[in-house]
Amino acid sequence: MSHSTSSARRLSVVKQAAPTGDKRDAILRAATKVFAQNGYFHSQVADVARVAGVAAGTVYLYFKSKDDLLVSIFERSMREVIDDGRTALDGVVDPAERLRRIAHLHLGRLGKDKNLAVVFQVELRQSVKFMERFSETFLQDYFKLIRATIADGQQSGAFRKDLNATTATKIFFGALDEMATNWMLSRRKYPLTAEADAVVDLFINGVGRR
Amino acid sequence: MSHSTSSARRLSVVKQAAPTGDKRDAILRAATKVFAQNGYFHSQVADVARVAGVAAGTVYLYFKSKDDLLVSIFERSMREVIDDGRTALDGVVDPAERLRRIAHLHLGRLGKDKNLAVVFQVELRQSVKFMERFSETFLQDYFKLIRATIADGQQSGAFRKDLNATTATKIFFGALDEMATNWMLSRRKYPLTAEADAVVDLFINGVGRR
DNA sequence: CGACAATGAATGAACATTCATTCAGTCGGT
DNA sequence: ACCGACTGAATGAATGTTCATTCATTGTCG
Repeated sequence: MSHSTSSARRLSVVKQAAPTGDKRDAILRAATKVFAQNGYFHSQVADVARVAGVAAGTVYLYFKSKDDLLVSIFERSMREVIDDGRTALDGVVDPAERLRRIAHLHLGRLGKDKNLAVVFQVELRQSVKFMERFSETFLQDYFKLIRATIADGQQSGAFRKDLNATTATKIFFGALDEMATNWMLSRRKYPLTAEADAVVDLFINGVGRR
Repeated sequence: MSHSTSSARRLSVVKQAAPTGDKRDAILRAATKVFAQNGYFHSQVADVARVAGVAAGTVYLYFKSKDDLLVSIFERSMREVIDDGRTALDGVVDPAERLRRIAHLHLGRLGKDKNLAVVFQVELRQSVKFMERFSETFLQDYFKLIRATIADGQQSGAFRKDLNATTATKIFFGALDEMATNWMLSRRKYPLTAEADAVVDLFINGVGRR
């Protein structure tokens, strides 16, 4: 099988529309899909290349190694999330409303692309080493953001003062994380963001009768 | 190095005290340690064997494959957990107290052995395939247990009726899971069970001021 | 014609698994 | 009490496979 130019020779023009960045993107999208489907370790670079419509060697023109693919998927998404987050939270001061927006952002992003969700909820947690790195960079900041919001709420009197803000942060994050994992593993096709308000409600009000 | 009989010939008697099960156990313990340290995919069967003090081939007398080691670690722990759980919850009817016991069991088990915690929080989540299997067997039952407890609380009037028990279950589990993951990644040496009461308190009462 | 992107066959390292061999212990016969 | 045959647990060197990565070659622009 001579892949790209099977029938019409000149169709190659279409594939070359944008010289770089375009192909890099295609490879990254393909990697997300392949990793999500087979798991990182069971995926072959050749598979990623095939899905992206390029040769195996081409992957190495854009990425240093197979590992670099995983890291790049992560970094690209994070950059986008941080930008979106800045916008969505800008000017919102009420702590409860901030938490609500964070929950919607978190679940909205992952709920938009199941492959991405799989990579984030499963593949990026391959090893303690990777997780530590993952924690130290992004998670650190994310936790700080949530923690500051909670501490704010305690300050303003909206939230109880008799609990540890760090513990509360872990619980809030853990709840969102589990929602995402459960959704990704679920066969049913419900919108992930639909859970966001419930998480915030329960986090603020608890299950106990008022 | 002629291992077993290095200096005194007749000491071999000691090593043979328990003929089987003993060695199987040693291999399983070694596997837990090695997998926790290097990650499943970066671990070699030969490493596991070396740590267990046996030859590489011996591993295959007790386990079908490398995969089987991982599955066996999981199954052995689950069997123990289920037994402990039955005892700890027997006769406890108050829903809040049941949740408290579940939280203590969950965090107690993982907090007792960091290597085991790493395997459970990281290595067992290698691939969606494994996670699905993991979910379908153990997690299913565990979720049911929590869910029934929450539904009970709603029935009895202790808990709010206006929220989805399944969602609440995911949040409760997610919170415990995150506590475990955070502890396992943390450099600091605090006792994991110390967080159990805080999780239950926040789950029941929320962060909002009463 | 360069220059540079892209290719994909070839390379070689890593590692799970196998299996021929070793050897300690057991047992029946003397 | 000794001996030789037998057993099967344990070994670890050898095997075969599976890829990540490289690089000599090809194709395509300006």
